[in-house]
Amino acid sequence: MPKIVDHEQRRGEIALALWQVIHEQGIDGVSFRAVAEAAGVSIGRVQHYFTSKDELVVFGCRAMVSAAEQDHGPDPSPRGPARARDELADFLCAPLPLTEGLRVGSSVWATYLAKSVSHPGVAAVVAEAMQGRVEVTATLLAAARGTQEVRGTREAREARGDEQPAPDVEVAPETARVQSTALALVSLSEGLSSRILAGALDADEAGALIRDAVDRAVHTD
Amino acid sequence: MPKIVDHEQRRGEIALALWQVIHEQGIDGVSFRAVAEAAGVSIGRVQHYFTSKDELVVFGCRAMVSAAEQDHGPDPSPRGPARARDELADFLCAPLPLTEGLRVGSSVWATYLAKSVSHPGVAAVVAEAMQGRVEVTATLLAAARGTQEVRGTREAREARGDEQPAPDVEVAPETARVQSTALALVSLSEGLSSRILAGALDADEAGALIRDAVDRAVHTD
DNA sequence: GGTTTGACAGTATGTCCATACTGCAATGCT
DNA sequence: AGCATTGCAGTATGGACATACTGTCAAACC
Repeated sequence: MPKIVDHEQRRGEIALALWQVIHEQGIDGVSFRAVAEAAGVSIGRVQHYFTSKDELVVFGCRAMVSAAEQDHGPDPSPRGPARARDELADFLCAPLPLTEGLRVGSSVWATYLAKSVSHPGVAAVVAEAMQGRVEVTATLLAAARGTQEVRGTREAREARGDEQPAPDVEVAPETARVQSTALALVSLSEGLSSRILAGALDADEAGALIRDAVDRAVHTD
Repeated sequence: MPKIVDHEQRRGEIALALWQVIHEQGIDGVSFRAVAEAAGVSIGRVQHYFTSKDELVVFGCRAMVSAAEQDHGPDPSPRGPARARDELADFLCAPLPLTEGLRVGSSVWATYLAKSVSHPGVAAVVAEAMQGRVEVTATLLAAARGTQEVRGTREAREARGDEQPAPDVEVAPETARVQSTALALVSLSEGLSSRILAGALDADEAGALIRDAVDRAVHTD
């Protein structure tokens, strides 16, 4: 048997270089050559782990979602409403390009978002990640309001094998409102992100706005 | 003298084709060949009007901002607060990818936003357009609240040659709040846009959310 | 009506790229 | 020890691309 290397680790290293290239040169600057150079490895190695450019790009997208979930994923431990409110604010502020590292992540994410329009594979990953973000936000928001845990979406229930409500039965109005408010909060956070990215907004100001919106969302019934 | 053609019109036609290509194939699918094909003209013609690919892309960005301002620019006619509120809602809903045409615009804009990270020229155009959007929103919001017209940002005052307030003197708290609220509204609108684009949100739902947020923003003092 | 001049089309060229393929070294199993 | 297998560097190839350049035509002005 040959040399044993951690396949996933290698792929992860290359993905890191891919993000660097996307950040610095845009998606149209991505090539095996550029990625290999950024990673400090040979083109052959990149090729060894990704048989095509497309595979590399899609892997990078998935890896980005995983990394984000790892960094600030849903915290399952139930805590008091005040604590939940802080967590909610942190969760919404997390993707803001505050530091240079987060700026890279944010810009790469923006690139994937744009790419998703013309690339169904990327679109699927992006859409799922977005829906996940709303759900986490809704859960945190419900906790911050001190109400019962909000019911998940149909997909989440399916994943848990729960039984489905009849198609015509709407979710409770309160649950629907929590979902809407959560959606508005994440959208606000993402909209602010892009403004910071473009240099049209200061990061601190965005943080203040988010905390403001969170407070209002928690206290509005 | 030779055949006289409307230079700007030709460039506009080519920009239209550029947007189509960006929408369908992404920024990395843009080439003289692809754009010429989409426009139904020869490569030579595209080349005649744009000496480099970069020039074409930047022109396309500027043209997109102009087109958007043309379509739903600031309406200078002062009207009643109720009317202003409707206009505000319309203005914020305008960039949502509701129809296929708007979807193209929205996806191209997302592409330019991503590109702006690695392309200073594009970044300048994008940032300016974003600030303009906040100002229009703030003006409409102030009108909807029935208060006096809000003061513009420093940049706008500079452009008009107004004198600057001393650096330490803050703008009136009320004005600052209007600006903040306006910023939150446009950010929400843009965040929702990207969600629709990624297929993670229904367009109607976004519209309802925006109108909701506008109502709350107008009635909150 | 001739000549100038701009609007193109078409072609040439050098670069870059994705992908395929070759070769070799390291490694663990037997 | 030897062999099979994998990791990976390097090279070859064929195509696409940006850009430069040349040629052609038609219009406008004198």
